[in-house]
Amino acid sequence: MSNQSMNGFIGINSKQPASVPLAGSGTQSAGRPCPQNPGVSCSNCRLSDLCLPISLNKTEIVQLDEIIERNRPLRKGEHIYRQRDEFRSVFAVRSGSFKSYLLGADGQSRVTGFFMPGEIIGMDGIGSRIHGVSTMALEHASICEIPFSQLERLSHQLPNLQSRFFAIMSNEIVKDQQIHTLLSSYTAEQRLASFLLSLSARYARCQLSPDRFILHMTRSDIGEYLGLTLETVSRVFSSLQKKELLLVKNREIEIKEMEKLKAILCE
Amino acid sequence: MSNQSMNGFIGINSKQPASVPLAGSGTQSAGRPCPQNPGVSCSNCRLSDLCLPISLNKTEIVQLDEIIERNRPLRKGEHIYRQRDEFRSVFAVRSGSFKSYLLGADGQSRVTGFFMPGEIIGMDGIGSRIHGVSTMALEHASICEIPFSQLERLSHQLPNLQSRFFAIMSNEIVKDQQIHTLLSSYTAEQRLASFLLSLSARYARCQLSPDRFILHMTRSDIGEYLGLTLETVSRVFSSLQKKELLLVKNREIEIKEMEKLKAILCE
DNA sequence: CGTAGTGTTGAATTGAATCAAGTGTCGTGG
DNA sequence: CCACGACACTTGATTCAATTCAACACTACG
Repeated sequence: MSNQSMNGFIGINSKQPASVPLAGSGTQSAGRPCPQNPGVSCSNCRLSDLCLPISLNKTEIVQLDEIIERNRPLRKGEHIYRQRDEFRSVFAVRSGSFKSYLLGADGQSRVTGFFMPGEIIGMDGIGSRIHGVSTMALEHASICEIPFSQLERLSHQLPNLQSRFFAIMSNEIVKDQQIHTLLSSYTAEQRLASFLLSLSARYARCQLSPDRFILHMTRSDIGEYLGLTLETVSRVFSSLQKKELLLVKNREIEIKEMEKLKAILCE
Repeated sequence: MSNQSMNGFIGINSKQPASVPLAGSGTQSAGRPCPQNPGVSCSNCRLSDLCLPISLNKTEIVQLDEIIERNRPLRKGEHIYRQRDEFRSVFAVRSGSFKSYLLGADGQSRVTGFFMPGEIIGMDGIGSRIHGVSTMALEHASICEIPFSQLERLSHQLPNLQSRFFAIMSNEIVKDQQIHTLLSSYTAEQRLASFLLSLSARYARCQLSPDRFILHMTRSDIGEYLGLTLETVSRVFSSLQKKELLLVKNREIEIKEMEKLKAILCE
């Protein structure tokens, strides 16, 4: 029930080691360059069919390419931007993963989202021109920076890009509404199940295994995101493991019973 | 901490009885037509400075006007659209109020949002082309329908409109993230306080009293929105009344101690 | 090797849900 | 106009899921 628009389980699992640099990014036939590599362009990025460029034609993608800045990679713990920074750009995740979070009145942190390759970060700042949250790399990661004023200008020239960006923002709204219903009516176990299924589907989207993956966030991050304490997160993992739906070894997760996990959401 | 971008408490407090639209509002010589009236156009709509037209110039507003369909008013309980309907348009609230909700796997309904005059409904359908929720009038109400394909076409011609719509969608994302943090870390009392303060600010935006208003939704609607049961909602209202922060008479609310109500959010 | 950060598990506590009984309010039709 | 029924709301008693508090284990890293 949780991800109507994100469950495109791709069968292909191209098992490409996540770091094969292909310097002279010319030949398509030789395989696409690793997204870690700053020399990549949208035209030959492995993620181009999940990311902004969907539904753009080749010449449009070239134009998009020109406004995109491929920043240096970030180390674990580094920030893309911080709460209250001026908003200038949105960012596409090229590799690695991120969390967005904010500090409440009491100084407690609250996680508002996790981001994986092909996903767009920072759209909450567009209206207010201020970032409402901080966004931090959960592991070694790289991003494409898209200066928003230029994106607006280009969207104005390319109706397809305008459409695409409207759709991306709309999907973000849908995702947030799903979290809303999750938080307002699901039990701890249902929240965790839904969270894992969402990660699973997103890993599948990036051609990674949907049933074996690493959690790059802490139990506490997950708890703050799902409105639970870290102890509860840990307990539910243990319980799902005891029920043999899951195999949990530290941050490694293996989903053993995908269907049963989905069934939890309907209880 | 819940509404950083929505707490624009406008000083003006036109002490009108709760929820009565100001018929011939203010200084505009003869007064602007009542928004109930389908003959209204954006150029002379009382809400034009809250709604889509913000930051558009006069000729742009005229163009916007041409694509907007002013539908017949809706009676309490009538739907604008239902879950799974094809998405064609977004809607601006002209008068009255609405709730959006969806039915979960178990048949239980979950409220995802309330909408007041000047607010935009239906943006969750843009990406998927399907409405993910149903939207129903909570009282006699009227809306402007904005066919989305035409809005996209016009946005392409008017950079200001494109910008404006990006900003509106971004604000929706911010609002949803605020709900996320509210649901994941606030107590029942904090949720209700935040909810009332949000309504209050939004009434102020429409020139209605920020401290005396009618709740057009049921206790159950509020509970479904805030992730509480209707009994808890009722109890918290009673308790806030006993503490003399609030006066509650059925659906009428009077906020007696705005500052103390805000203070609850920082506890 | 030691230390800080991260994770697990148990026991006690608690805020909100559930169950239950009753009152109040509104709209309808007699 | 009043009586009726349906729905909305309030309040109390009890239960329960998740939190809190606490102790300890694991891992990773200088």
